[in-house]
Amino acid sequence: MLKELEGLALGIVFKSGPCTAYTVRQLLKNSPSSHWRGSAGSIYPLLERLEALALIEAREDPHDGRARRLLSVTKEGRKALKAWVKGGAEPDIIAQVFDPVRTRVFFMDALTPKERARVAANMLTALESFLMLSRDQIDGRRNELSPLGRLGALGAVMTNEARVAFMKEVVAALQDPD
Amino acid sequence: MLKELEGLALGIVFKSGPCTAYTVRQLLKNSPSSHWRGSAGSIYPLLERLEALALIEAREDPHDGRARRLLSVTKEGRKALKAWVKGGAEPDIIAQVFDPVRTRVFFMDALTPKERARVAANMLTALESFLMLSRDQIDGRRNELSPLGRLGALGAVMTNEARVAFMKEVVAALQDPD
DNA sequence: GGCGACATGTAACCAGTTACATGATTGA
DNA sequence: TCAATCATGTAACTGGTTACATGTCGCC
Repeated sequence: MLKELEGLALGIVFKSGPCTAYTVRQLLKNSPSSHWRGSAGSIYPLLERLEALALIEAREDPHDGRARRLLSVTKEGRKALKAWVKGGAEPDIIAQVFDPVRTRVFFMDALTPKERARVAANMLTALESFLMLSRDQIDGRRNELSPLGRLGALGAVMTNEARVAFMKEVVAALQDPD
Repeated sequence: MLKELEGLALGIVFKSGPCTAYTVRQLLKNSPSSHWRGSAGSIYPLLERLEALALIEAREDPHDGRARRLLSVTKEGRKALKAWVKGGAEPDIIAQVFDPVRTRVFFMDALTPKERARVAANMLTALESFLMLSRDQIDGRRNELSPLGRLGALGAVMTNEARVAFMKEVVAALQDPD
């Protein structure tokens, strides 16, 4: 079974392909989630691996004399991508949501009440502007997103709304401690 | 600045301390998020590192003749933990939520409409039972959780509610495609 | 003429996992 | 007595990042 970044990269080539490895990197870099850096050191060997497995294939394409390799997903690759997507209901995929902000709330006991209130307020502000950013992502690119792309972006918005709501609870709980 | 797992481990020692490295591992292993495995190979060297930095200190304690090292957070460690918690409003911490389920929704185009509906339904079921699990976490341990611990667990529940709501949207959108 | 984007790659490093090794204690 | 839990550790591996190297093209 493909690992996370492999499935993601394969999916990107599928949706944006034929495209270059460089494109895959840019999409990963500019994605609102900062989880993957899309570093050259991971992407190029990874795509070589997928090519060796015949999940993607490359076509040499000297665009403006500048050599580049246009990648696209093979029939085998499509099958692998399908299997990877279907694996999304597995327990370890379902359980894998971790939020460093929430983690820090757990350990706010280490702070003084005053510090707690201050940090929580800062987090709330930051989460709110991040939420707006994820909303703009949909509005701004409404037309260039596929229906499922829009749906995925909506998922990000909903998650961020939940994070904001959570942090509001935290702020409230810290204001009048029971 | 402490990295994620370091801050987390330090926080665990702070909240559960004095405790053994073994305890830290168990808490990480049994946490509902499967993000950290709490492998011996990471935890022991990590805690040695924190001890070398004088953020935690160990007291030898031959409990039942069984040798064990009880760890607790030093004054310096408390300061480091505070700084780490306060760093939770930084952009890269705020942005670091990634959900492999949502990622897979992005690439459902690769499936046939029938497969799409089926996978989405599976994901919804899995997410719903995971939500119930996170709810039980609060109910079951209501008394043994600190106020902020309860709040953190609430955050997990809220996130999981958002994931379920999102997946319901996906299922609905796949039923009658616009 | 130089800067930024396009494009591809590699080597050194880092952090976490797997799998193993060891040994004491507790309870069925 | 035998398995499970408590307890500590190490070596090999893996998968990603950082930082570097190289070269073209388009634009100011």
